Amino acid sequence: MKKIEYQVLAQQAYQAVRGMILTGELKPNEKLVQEDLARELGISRTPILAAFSRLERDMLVVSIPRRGVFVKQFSLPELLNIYDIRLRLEPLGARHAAEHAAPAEVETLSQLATEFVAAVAEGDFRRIKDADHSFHLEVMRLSGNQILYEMIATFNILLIANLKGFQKDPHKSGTEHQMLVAAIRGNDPDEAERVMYEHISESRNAIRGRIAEESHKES
Amino acid sequence: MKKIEYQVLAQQAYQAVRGMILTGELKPNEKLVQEDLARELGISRTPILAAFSRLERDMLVVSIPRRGVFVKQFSLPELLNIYDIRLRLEPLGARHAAEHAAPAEVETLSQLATEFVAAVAEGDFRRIKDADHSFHLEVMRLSGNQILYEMIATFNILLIANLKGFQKDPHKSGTEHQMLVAAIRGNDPDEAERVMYEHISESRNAIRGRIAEESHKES
DNA sequence: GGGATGTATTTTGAATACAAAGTTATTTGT
DNA sequence: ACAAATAACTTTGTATTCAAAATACATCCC
Repeated sequence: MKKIEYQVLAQQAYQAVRGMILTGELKPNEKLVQEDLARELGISRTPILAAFSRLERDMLVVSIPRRGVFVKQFSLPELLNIYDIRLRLEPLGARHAAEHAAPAEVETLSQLATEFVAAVAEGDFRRIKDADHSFHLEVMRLSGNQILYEMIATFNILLIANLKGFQKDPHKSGTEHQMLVAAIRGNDPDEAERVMYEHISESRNAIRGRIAEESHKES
Repeated sequence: MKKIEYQVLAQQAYQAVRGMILTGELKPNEKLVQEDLARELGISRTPILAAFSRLERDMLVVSIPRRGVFVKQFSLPELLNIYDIRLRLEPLGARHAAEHAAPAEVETLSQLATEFVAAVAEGDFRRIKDADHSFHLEVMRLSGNQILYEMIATFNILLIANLKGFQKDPHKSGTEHQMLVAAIRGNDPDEAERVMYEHISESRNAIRGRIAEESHKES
């Protein structure tokens, strides 16, 4: 018997709107008008409303009662806050991944690391971001902590939506990804945690640098 | 001029249902029937639907399309996953609170620590849980990281809804809360982080103990 | 001309209506 | 008597309708 993968309209609406935000079709602070979106997607306003709730959960939009829903714009300090959290959580995930990843799972991860390096070699920004996203997410999946996985997934989406360009040298990232794969393959939790910490720490410092620049400009 | 605190029905429904889950009026795995809730609250199904979305975001319910929405039941391993995350995040919040909490804010926190001790002295379970919740949340608020605050708020709610009784000696918790206040007051980030880590670590170990018991019983 | 006031339009939030899927109960055949 | 099939009913998901609030616009007054 064939299982029909059936999508609720609200789900489709959620993905459609999220896509529009990620591609920049919907700009930060832009108001999301229910009827416009409903007409564009060819559905009624009801599923749009449900989609808004999920987007708010993902922190991609902000809802102000009786005023509307707006694409959320993160400030650099807010992004730094997110990095502070990632810097604590992703090393945890890397540790647990190293503790109990099966060989087959490590191979999948290794392929994602290879894809990242390939994307860097090609220089395709979009592809690099996607590969990075997939790699980090796969590590969290291997950690076995589902809640952790979902939290990092959300943060990654936010960073993609809010950060143009890269935070650090992608070649260096590629090397670090492969070091992490090695640590997980070798069941070395301490090393996995350390590599992930350093890896994210540098991106975080890049954001700090940007904040320093900004405050310098203002003075 | 007085600001009118106006509540959207969806918001009210959300709080009402959340309360029912926290008090145990709605039991784990129980199905939430839209119309029953709507009738009980004297509103239509539409705001109930929006409330469901928010409850799902808070992980208090699980939605299965075309089947219904059910009160989520966490297993002990899942609760341990949550503790693993708290163990990484709350020390971070304590550190940042110690870095830049204003004296007036520290006083508010100190009062919450006192209230916790008073609740322990009285022995009122509900009051102890509330005081603990308020204290931990206030530390996160003082950290200045809004996202961190919201994440911990959600986790606390989950733990309240899923853990009956305490994880550790509340008298010990009271002492640790006051040690933390001292560290924050003295602007000692390292000490604040260490105290919070130890504090949560013990609760986490209590959960691990419970998991060990369970697996022992089965054998 | 600039600001305040009132009116029209738009947009949201909630209630109701309806069709499709799921659940339960009943019937039918062996 | 039991299992399969079917009918009756719930319940969900979506659309539509309606009322209240917010925004935009025009008019009036100074």
